Amino acid sequence: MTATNLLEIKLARRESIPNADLELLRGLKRNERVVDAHEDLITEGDNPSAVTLILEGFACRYKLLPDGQRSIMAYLLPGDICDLHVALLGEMDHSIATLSECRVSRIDKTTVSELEERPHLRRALWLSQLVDHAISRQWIINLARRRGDKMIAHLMCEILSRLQAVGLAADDSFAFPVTQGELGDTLGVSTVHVNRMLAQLRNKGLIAQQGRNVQVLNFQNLSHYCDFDARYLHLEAGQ
Amino acid sequence: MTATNLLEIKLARRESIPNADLELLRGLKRNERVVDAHEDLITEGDNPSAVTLILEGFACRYKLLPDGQRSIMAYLLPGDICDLHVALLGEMDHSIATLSECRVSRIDKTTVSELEERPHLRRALWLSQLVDHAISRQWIINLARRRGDKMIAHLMCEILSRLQAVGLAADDSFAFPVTQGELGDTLGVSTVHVNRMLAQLRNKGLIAQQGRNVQVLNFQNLSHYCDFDARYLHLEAGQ
DNA sequence: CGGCAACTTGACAATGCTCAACGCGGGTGG
DNA sequence: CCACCCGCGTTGAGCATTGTCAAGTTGCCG
Repeated sequence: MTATNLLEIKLARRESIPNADLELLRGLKRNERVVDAHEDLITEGDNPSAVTLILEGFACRYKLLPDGQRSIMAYLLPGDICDLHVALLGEMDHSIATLSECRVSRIDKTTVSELEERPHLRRALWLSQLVDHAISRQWIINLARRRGDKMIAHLMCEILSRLQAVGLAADDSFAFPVTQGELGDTLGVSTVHVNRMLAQLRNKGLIAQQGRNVQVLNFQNLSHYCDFDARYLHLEAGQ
Repeated sequence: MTATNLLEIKLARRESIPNADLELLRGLKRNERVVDAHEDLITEGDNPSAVTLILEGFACRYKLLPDGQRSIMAYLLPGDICDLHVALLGEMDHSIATLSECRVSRIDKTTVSELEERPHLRRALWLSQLVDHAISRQWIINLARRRGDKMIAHLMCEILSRLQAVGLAADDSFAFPVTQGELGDTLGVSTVHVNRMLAQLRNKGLIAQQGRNVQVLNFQNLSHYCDFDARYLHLEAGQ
């Protein structure tokens, strides 16, 4: 699977996009680079002049609090775009960093503008922004209303579904390069507690882990366990 | 202050909008109505054909979980627009309900399209969507990383700031028609705990309450107490 | 082989939940 | 006009979940 195909898959999932537009996507003059794990792609306060597309690896939006805590507010997976329209807002109110080594592509503003002149692409890009917001809302629910291993189970279901949508988790198992500490910063719990929650999910036979690989043993069971309902990801073709 | 002025204030806050566009806003054929407290404006699963503008009162985005819990994911305050582009996503993945009696205005799709043909308005509407997303991210941080009365304090700071931005909280005090139970559904804690957290804030001299009115006694102190930094609301004129 | 980061486990403390009771005030029906 | 009711707010006591601290263990990599 080539790099731009990821974006293609994502954008073309819900409605057909004219071939001419797809050609434009494929022909994106890509400014690819590989970034080490735990490097900032954009730092809070920056006024970014370009958009970053994740091609490989995991990244996250995060913010450091004055007391030294870190809060991770979103995961960026392959095919995801950072801050398509952040230029409208002026400076970044949070940072984006890699969690694993990542291959990313820089798309400058003028290219973005070209993409947005195409009505279908504009709709598709909008849509992916709306889905990102829907994901944030689900994280709010997850943090507010699920506890213990159900919270972590829901996150796993989401990541699996999102990776499957770009063809990166064919058999319900996937590379998950996130440490327990980082999971704690995501779910607002301590590393120790993440460790115990994961152990519970393993003991219940819902997931298995081999190194940095997660396998969902029975997606049906896991979804039911944590009330995961993939509709918020809007992966199906729309109305 | 007239109704559409609210929207005007919001949209024109960060960049100037041509008079012709403002006229268009003022001339919106408004379909106003008053809705009782605790009524759905849009229900999960609906495929809305119009956009709702809140003119007066508090509303919220919420979702009911299978176990009967309710999770409130966002507050909609006067001047806020519900789901400008939800049509792109097909059916609603959550509901919107009034918290208090509300005056709302229905803007149908064709009118929205007209507004969006104006570049400045389109930018301004986008921007308000981006700010909504920034607010969701802050709620994630609040839920994940702040505990006890700091969590509730941060929410109060946000609401005060947002109300001030539309001229509804001139003296650091504001009508707050949200019950302790609803606050619990927002912050993911029990009613009893909300009660105790509010009592702590009162005892610390940070807020005062008279009936359904909240007064922030010293905004500086309160912000500092809960690490509130209003920049994420992007109320200042941009870059 | 040594070092470091991540993971694991146990014991105890803190935070928040549940259950239960009571106060208060506005609205309604007798 | 009064009595009642019901929703909301308040408070106390005991319990459950999660945090903190501390001590290993594992596994990779130089």
